[in-house]
Amino acid sequence: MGVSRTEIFSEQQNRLADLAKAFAHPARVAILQMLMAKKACVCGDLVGELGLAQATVSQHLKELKRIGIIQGEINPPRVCYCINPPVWEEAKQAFGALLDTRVEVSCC
Amino acid sequence: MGVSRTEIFSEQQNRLADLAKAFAHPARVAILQMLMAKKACVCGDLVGELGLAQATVSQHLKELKRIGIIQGEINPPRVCYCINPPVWEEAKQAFGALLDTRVEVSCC
DNA sequence: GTCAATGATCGCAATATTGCGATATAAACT
DNA sequence: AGTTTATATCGCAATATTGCGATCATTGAC
Repeated sequence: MGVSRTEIFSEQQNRLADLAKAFAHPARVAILQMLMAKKACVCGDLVGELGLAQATVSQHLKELKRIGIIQGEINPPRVCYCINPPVWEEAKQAFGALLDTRVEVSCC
Repeated sequence: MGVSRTEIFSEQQNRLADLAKAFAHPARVAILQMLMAKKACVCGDLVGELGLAQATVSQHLKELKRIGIIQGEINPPRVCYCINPPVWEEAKQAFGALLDTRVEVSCC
């Protein structure tokens, strides 16, 4: 009945799916790209760059924090967000392991 | 009001988000892993391996086909699904380009 | 033609996501 | 204490996703 059946999948599969969610919305891709490029790291600046309301950006940041791929450093009255290197590395490994597998042409 | 604002993001960002959606559900991760491992490629076999109903699996396959990362070859009365190498490569490039960017430790 | 097998699609219910205005919170400053 | 600034959270509405039973469509076998 519409409930996500996470229990029937492996920890690894669920984690990879969660990491993928960090990239599965263009706003979050844009946020991560900005953080990587150090174009902006303060919430307010991100709001300015993206065309979205502050509440919306804050929610995307919250989701990225939940996944663990970014961390927020409180620097009153601002919060400076940045990539969390260990989780970024985890994502690189996880996607790399799957994507670098050789794809064979023939099927069946 | 809840509509995804794809128009304010770049083509590239929207495409990467779409590619990420292929991996953003554990069932789709499992399907892609099975296709890669050639453990199963026929819809019915996938249904057997996953613990999900046939209709549900068919829908995930449809979504993966929409993204383009898999293709279905009709082999009556079965359909054999397999990875679509060009799009797989596209995903590898897209994720690689973003994830391989050097993460600097300091922030602000 | 009918039948069985396989997969796609429909229709529905439950839940999740996206977005935003309004409000709450927290800290620095007066 | 009151004000300002920056961010988080609440509450709501709209839409998307997930899941499944039932049904439809296609093909091969009879």
